[in-house]
Amino acid sequence: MGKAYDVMAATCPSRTVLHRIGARWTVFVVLALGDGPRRFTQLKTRIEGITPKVLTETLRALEADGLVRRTSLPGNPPGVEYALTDLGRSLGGPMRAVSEWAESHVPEILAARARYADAEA
Amino acid sequence: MGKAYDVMAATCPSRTVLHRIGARWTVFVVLALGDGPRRFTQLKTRIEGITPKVLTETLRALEADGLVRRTSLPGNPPGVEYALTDLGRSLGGPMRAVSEWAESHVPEILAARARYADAEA
DNA sequence: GATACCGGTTACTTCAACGAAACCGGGACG
DNA sequence: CGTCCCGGTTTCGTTGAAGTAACCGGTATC
Repeated sequence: MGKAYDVMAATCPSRTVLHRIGARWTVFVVLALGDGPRRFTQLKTRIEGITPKVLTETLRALEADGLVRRTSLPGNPPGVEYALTDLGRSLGGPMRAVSEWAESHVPEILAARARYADAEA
Repeated sequence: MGKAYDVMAATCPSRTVLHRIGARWTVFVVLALGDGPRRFTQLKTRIEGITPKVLTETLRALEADGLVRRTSLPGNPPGVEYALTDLGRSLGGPMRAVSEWAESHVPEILAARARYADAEA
């Protein structure tokens, strides 16, 4: 039997999953939570350039998809902790692979872009 | 020494790379070219739901980044062939990993979404 | 009492991406 | 000659994701 889901199929639910994964800030949040639970402010600091609004939205979306668990800490001072679920942790591998690919191929890509810009001028 | 590029840094060029990788249709094109060169129409057929305009844009962007090579076939009938470059092929692994993750965790995620929708109602 | 930190929320705006539809030249086919 | 396929381009409109900025209650600190 073939696989149950196929991203090439127009109406396959895996497309919605891929869409969530590909959202602008998802990768950063998943990576930032890779070493363990973090507070909202820690995430905001670590992920440079993210605004609180977008961070909230991203965390909510990941929580809705079961990738992140949000826990209120009733201690003093009260706080909120975000952690990856097992499901979220299982996405960490592929995400790390993609971000490491990005980090390690920057020079080639910048060079290609420069070449392309030249060629069309 | 630390790594040269860090996706967590606001101004790091790796962010632009990640942005390109995360673009809606990039993953589909890279995967569709994974088995070898393809014609424009073949890609359009294989990637269900993509419009010619968006396919053109995506291919141009990937070409600019040096991930895809565009070759005019002067034969008869004339045609155009798209193929991954070595760089593009090296991205295939991570991309396949992500898409396979998506395909294989659809049920869990749909269940989580349903649970979340219930919980907030 | 004033100030600051935490973990957000709200309202408004902007902008790039995406999509729909029509159209195009060149060649092949009948 | 009329029609079809290939590989796009062009125009227009939409939308939703993202950004800006201000604000909020509660707690603790000075």
